[in-house]
Amino acid sequence: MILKSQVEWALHCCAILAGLPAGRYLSTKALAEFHGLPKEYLSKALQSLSQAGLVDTSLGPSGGYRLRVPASELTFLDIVEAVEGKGKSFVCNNIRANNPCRPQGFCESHPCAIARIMWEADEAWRVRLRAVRIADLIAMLGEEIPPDVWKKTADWVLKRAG
Amino acid sequence: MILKSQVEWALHCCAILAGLPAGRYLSTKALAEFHGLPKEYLSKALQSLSQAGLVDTSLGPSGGYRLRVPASELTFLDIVEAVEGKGKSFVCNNIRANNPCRPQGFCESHPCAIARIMWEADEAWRVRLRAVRIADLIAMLGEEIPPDVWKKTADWVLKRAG
DNA sequence: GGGCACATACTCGGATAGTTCCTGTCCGAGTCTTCTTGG
DNA sequence: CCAAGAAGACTCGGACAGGAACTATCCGAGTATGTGCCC
Repeated sequence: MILKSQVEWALHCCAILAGLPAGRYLSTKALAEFHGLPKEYLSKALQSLSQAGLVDTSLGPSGGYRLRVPASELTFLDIVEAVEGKGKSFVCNNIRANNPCRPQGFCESHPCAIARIMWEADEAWRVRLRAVRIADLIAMLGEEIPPDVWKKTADWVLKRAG
Repeated sequence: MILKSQVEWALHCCAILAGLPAGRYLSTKALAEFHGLPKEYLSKALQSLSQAGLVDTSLGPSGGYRLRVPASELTFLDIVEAVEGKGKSFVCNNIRANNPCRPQGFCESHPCAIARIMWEADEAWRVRLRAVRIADLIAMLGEEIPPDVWKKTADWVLKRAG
């Protein structure tokens, strides 16, 4: 069980997009260069965000992506689910139904006890990710990153933003 | 991000093994027949449990597997990690280091903020799985399963146990 | 000088190969059981 | 009747193919920009 690298890329890209002035867009090319990633493949992650309705897109020169959901409302879970899907990490195939001792059609009403436990853990994971918003991440980064580096980065992005 | 079906199989098998009298073994063949699973592939999951030190093995006729760790101490996390590995679900490739505005060798001391958040959610998932023991599962099943079915199942297992 | 039409270049989006990991299968080394044989 | 020995059958463990999913790449449809021309 391992999350695909697209999740990491999507989170970093959203952090960058959050620092964009209102109404401006940033292209896949700029985001790829900034993070040192393959442009063509990174676009897949951004497409996932677009299909999930988390970002807006614009075509043509000076086009690209921008956040559609405000950073103060956009949660980590939104981004993770946009890339990984909303499915649970544990799928129950109900193999208990093969128990040769069970009467036919038994144990079909409520789910398997093992699945319930696994799903509770899965939900705990989601609750934790739902509690963190991109705005919180920006605040954390603001405390960690020296002001000059922060400023230079903002300028770099602004120069590339259309 | 989806757990492999081996996790489900391993959990169900441990539940069955927990009902085994002390000193008795249950073979892969019996476990596979009980759950309606391919014997050869199920053995891989049991091998993982064996390599993790969770079960004991015995060869020859009337051989098989039995729990090595008491059901009251064996947690869901032990079993999940035995099959899936102990690695975190989120791997950080530190792509922030490619930021063209950062000075060389910067941000190498403590991990990326995004990774820290993802790892906290991962830890919440593990905490939840660590809190549930196989003995708890047996107690839950005891409340759900009718006594006659429970008895028949126990007899079936006992008849197959070596 | 201002407005309009056009060519241009850049964007996203989906369709297309390559590689890794999970799934499924097979066979061999080792051991416990059981049967046979001898005392 | 009991004990010892050997044959047999069953077990786990690791080595070997097949398929799905992730990774990586390419090209086309569409649009905003910038330029040149006309008024």
